[in-house]
Amino acid sequence: MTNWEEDQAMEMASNVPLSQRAMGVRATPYMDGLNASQRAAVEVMDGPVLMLAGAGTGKTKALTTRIVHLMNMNRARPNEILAVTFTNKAAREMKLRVGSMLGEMVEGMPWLGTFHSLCVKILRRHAELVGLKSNFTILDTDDQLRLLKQLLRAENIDEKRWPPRLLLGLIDTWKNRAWTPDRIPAGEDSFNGRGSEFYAQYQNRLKTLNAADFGDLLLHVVNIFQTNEDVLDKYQRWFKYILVDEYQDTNVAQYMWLRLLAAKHHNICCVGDDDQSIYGWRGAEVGNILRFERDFEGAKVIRLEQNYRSTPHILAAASGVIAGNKDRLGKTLWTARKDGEKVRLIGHWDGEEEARWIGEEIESYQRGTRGLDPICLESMAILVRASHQMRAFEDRFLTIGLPYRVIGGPRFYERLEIRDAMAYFRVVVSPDDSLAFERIINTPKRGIGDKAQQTINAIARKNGISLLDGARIIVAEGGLSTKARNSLSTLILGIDRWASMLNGLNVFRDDADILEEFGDAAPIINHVEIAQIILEESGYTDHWQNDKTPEAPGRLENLKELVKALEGFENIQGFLEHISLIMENDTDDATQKVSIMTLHGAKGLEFPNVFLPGWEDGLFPSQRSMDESGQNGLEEERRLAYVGITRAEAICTVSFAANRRVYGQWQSSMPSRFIDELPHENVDVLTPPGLYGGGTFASTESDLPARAAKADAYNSPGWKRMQARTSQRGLHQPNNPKGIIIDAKVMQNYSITDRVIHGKFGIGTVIGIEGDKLSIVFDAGGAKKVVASFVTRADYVPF
DNA sequence: CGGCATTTATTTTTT
DNA sequence: ATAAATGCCG
Repeated sequence: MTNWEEDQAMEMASNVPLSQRAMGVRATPYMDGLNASQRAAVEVMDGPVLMLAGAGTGKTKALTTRIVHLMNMNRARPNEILAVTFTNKAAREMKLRVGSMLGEMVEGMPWLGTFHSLCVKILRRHAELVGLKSNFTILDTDDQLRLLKQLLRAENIDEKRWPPRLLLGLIDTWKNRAWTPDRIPAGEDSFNGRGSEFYAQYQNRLKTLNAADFGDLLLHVVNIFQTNEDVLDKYQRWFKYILVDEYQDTNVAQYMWLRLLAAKHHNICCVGDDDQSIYGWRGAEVGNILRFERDFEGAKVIRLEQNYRSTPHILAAASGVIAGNKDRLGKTLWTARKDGEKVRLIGHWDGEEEARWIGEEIESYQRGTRGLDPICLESMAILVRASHQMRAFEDRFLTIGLPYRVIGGPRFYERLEIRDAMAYFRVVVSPDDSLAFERIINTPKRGIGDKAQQTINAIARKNGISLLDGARIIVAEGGLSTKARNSLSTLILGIDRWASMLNGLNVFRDDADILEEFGDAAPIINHVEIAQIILEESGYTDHWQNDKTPEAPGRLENLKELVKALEGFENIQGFLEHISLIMENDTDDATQKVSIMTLHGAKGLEFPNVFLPGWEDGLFPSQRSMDESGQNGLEEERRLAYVGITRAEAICTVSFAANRRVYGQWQSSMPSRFIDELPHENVDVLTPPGLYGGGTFASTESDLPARAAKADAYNSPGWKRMQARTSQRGLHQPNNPKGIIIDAKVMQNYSITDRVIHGKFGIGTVIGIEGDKLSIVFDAGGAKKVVASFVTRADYVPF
């Protein structure tokens, strides 16, 4: 036992009853609520452990209990445990849960955080080893892109043919794989074969700017560990136990980081679920979790398979879908729950009807019809594949006045006005931050256009100084037009003034009344007030006040919030430091709302009642995913389906639409192949609205002719083809398949009353045929004669 | 330089 | 459809 261990043991001992101390037993009340596997995952403390935790099996509980157990058994002090998550939210949650389990005994764990925040912490201490100063700036995507644009422009690259975005994506991918510019494998270089060359240039620029991007945070630390044995050794010794959440989402760089740190003690516990790996497109390697047993010798694999979240039907449906994937570690989720509703499946004519129907369903669940207890809006969620699908729901919910909340979307700190404001703060705090200066130099417009900016840039580059200093020289030498020079001068003076305020140089309120009242004793301004002053004096607040666009008031509101957020920090520097890593946006208000989010955004969440719309081939699984990544892409989409279904606790409704407007064009599609993979014994196929003249259907006049024309669904060609298709392929025959009547194949001939889609006019009904021309009455209004090749058959026949 | 017209792309998202 | 980005003209 080392000294501190003895200390710890003594400390602990005083809190433990004598009888237990005598028996050498420590109280472990926190284990009481755990099942056998969870308990095993907590108790196996030595050596590598892989906790394979299926959806809803209580992995966070096991993980947090493990941390508590390690401390309670004196295996490590709080600051000797390295616990890594992917999101700040997850980190916060874990901190909270560990904290509440321990009571106030132990103060927070300093090494519980995201990969990135932990790396920043380490990197600040050893920055010089990779040529940075410890106060390096962390660049966001916007800065990165601006940097690359500059770089490409200097090389006279045609940005049309070689978009900077593409290069950024490439560099990002390479960093995820821990490839430094000199180690890009031959044949992997792209971007006209010059990608690695620009990558190297980009890294050089970052070094001069004393900046690091997100990928660098990890890569630099890995680099430091690999080349400085003493540093690595120190951390290896320090972190007695390592815990990793969402291990299936780790990329190569993160994997290397973990391996290096765990190499001494091998006490690494990774928690994850290969079936929930949905971030392959941003560098996550499912292989990491699949290889775990080989990577970490003597690893114990513990499966958490009892699901506490969903009903048997939902679980079976999810398992049925995911079974289609190869290369799984394999788990059999089970639940002690009984009964429950089957997964509900329904098809719709188009996306709008789908949104309308879901809106009505939500309202009726909320009222508590169908003999069910009312379900609150907060308990319901709509999970979509791509964010553009959200609009249909927002539109619909807005018109019927159903409160909703969009989760995800542009985050607070990514908004234009926030980034602008932050750029001001950055310039004031670190005048050398040329990227920030570039952002604000003409925001708001102050007459310093492209030409003036180029001049400043040239001067700065020539003298090897920052943009701000370059601007100073220009002003001093009387360059530029009078107008531009004057406003540039004003800006520089402003920046200097704000900086001196921040530095506490005895600057008082710029307010005549207060000066008069207090004289020399006027109070020194705090950083929140300075921030306010910066935004006002720079004209940035006015800029939005004068803006008449509808979003201007919201932006002003956001700026207010930003300033308010500053109150929680000691100074602006500290604020900036946190903000670059933490992108939280918890504007939770008390009103009950339905949640709308992407499937990705829903990972880790659960809802009693879940809607999964848009299950159409091409949308979900996404065509692009399949085109770009083939079978792997499809499997990842399938995992996404699995994640979606397993979010549901009690009710899960899958739906699809036969027709949808995609990029302004009508498109008709087949139901998702994942629908065929749902075990039919766990699925209830619902009757589409209007089939039996259903009363709740809010029809408009323009719908009526179409509905009349489609009264006989059972004899329609679409229905017959559907029958043929499903029985041919021997797939699950829905027990009440009235809703699924779809086929993408275009019939050779049209007949009167056929429903068709025209790219420009939308959906209509054929009322006459003359040679190759069709007379069509369009739902949107108007009758037209069009050549048959310009329309597509709308194969879905709902009525 | 700034405002308006035209062009162009358009998954998923954290840090 | 739509937003963002570029291009053109006053």
